[in-house]
Amino acid sequence: MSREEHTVEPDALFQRYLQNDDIVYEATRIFDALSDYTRFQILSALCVGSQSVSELKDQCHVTQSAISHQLRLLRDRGLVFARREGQRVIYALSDDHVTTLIRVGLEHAAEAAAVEGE
Amino acid sequence: MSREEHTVEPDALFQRYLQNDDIVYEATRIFDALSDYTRFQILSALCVGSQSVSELKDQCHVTQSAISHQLRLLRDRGLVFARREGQRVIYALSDDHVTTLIRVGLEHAAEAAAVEGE
DNA sequence: TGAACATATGAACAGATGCTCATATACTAA
DNA sequence: TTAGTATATGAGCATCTGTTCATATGTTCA
Repeated sequence: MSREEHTVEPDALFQRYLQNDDIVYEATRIFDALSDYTRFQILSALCVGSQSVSELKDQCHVTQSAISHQLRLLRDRGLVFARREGQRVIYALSDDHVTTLIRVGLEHAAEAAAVEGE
Repeated sequence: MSREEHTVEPDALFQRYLQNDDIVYEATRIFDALSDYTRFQILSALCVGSQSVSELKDQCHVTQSAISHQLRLLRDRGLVFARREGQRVIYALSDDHVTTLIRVGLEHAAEAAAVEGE
């Protein structure tokens, strides 16, 4: 058991975040990023590893333009970043909270689906 | 924002969920529920405990009508449920994944805000 | 250079969304 | 019953969003 004296109670931190409008707004932004089917697929694919635009396009079954537009949005929100490799542009996650969120979201969804099917 | 890649070990369950369109769609629905400022505030408030509509209205600083419309949406998606208590209707979370998601979302937002302010 | 490939972007449009306003419903107390 | 309080809901509207289409930019190789 930790004996650190300068840590904050997790719940106290939680409460403090909720009172900060900017933080709450920022939180809604990451959920918004995950709320679209195409973007969710992009981010999920990137959980496994970096991918080029065309690889993402193939996995998400949408046009190259649609993928690029969504990647721009995700880049603007700081959730992914890109590096060029020859003709290709490789995207990667820049925030590992995304992975946790996707995991919890899928667990929720799987349970919801299981209850539905009973 | 960090430029390191955040990848995850291939996880069988995780991968299997991602291949199920219904599960992926359902996951985007819960993120969508959390993507709106008013709904996020409602769900955050309910993390602490059940609340009546008027209590929620006071905390979220929106009209009674707006709260009711959003509660309906959250009810329809199975994220909250209601019980009547006299004149009041008390709402509560029906899924504790929501609490985890809000917590991780806030942590992400707090870090993003911290980096921003550097 | 020029052709081929890969990615980005602006404009425009259809559909979705969240709010307000007015009103309906539900419950309580007199 | 009637008035008062609490909540729900339908319609309408302004705004936002995700896509498509056309085109621009960037890179490689002959």
